[in-house]
Amino acid sequence: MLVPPGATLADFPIAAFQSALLHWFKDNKRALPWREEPRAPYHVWLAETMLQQTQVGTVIPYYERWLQRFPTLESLADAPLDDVLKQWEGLGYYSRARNFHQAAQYVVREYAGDIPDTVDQLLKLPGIGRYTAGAIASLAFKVDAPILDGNVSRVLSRVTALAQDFRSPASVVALWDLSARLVPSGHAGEFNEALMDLGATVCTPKAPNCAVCPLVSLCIAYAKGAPESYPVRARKAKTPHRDIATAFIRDATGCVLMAQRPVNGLLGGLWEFPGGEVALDAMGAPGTPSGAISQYADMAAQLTKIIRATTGLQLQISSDDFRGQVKHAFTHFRITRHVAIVSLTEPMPRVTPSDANINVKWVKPEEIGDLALTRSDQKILDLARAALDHPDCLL
DNA sequence: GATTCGTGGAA
DNA sequence: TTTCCAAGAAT
Repeated sequence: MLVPPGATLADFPIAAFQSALLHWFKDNKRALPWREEPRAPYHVWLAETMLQQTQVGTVIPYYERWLQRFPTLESLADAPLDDVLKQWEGLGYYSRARNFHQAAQYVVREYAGDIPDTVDQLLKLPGIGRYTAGAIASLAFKVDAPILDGNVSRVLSRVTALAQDFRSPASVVALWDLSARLVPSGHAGEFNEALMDLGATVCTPKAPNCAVCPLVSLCIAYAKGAPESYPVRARKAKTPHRDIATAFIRDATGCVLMAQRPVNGLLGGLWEFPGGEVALDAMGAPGTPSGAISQYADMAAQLTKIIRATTGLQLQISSDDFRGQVKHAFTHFRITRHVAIVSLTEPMPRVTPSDANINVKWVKPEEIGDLALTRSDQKILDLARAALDHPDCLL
């Protein structure tokens, strides 16, 4: 068992663990695009960045497309941020793209394009934390560095039957310590990948396949008869909900008004249809019988103000303009976007954003696809297209 | 140290 | 429908 606070891991069977896992890995290694030999440090860095909090199956097409567009670190450093975000569109956690872009420019400038090969130097780069530094150092440069990710945390929590919440500070310290002790000298990269592959394919979150696990004989969670009850995790509060009013505004020529989000916050640097959060009172959300009419009237008034403030446009949005809803879930909250569709009779009236940080512009329909859009804005685009094809259809 | 930061798949 | 969570980092 891991850490009663203050205890040591001196009696943990490290050699047996290493031997069993590496032997298993020889026959069960996943073939993945970023595992082609020899490992290019840029490819390893890219893959590790995309894989943060993101599943392998999701990453693969993005990884391939990225290397078509940015085949070298220099080509990435030279690219405008808008192009970088467009390649990242849909992957989420967009600060990863912004940080990777900045870090590439830093490496080109300060290291002449040679990606540093030590954990300490890697940790100085934006977007690279303890896990990613260890992964790049061990996988690309054969440094004896440990890693700790979701897979490794789960495997080690089970093998040791870690009794406390595995994300607590004490657990994280203990798991990093164990991961470091386990690294076999000279084989860190291979061992780290083996640990992650085991977690991804055998020691899975639900229904682990202990029958084929090479570590089953030394797994304390298995011995206790309840491997799926580890890792222990604290309960999460349920996510709050917000209502967003959004205006899909088309001018006389068919151009659509779009706004760019400030670069540093949520969905930073991406483009969206303008709007903002609205407060719905207790009369019931639109779409429910009791509050439909009054809620949409009130929301129309709020959206009118928001559009006026953010674009300077003097248009009056009415409750009849709301033509549908788009629901979307983030990690820590959910939103419903209430979509008003407005057609103007004049061509591209001048827009004057109140805040200098906000970019607003008219976009030709065929050029919307050139901008990096958020997922929910893509849903809104689909909704608007359907509504405009069938003007009488209330979605 | 607790929050903030996306999205899609699976159960 | 809801919940979990996946090769985490920054603040």
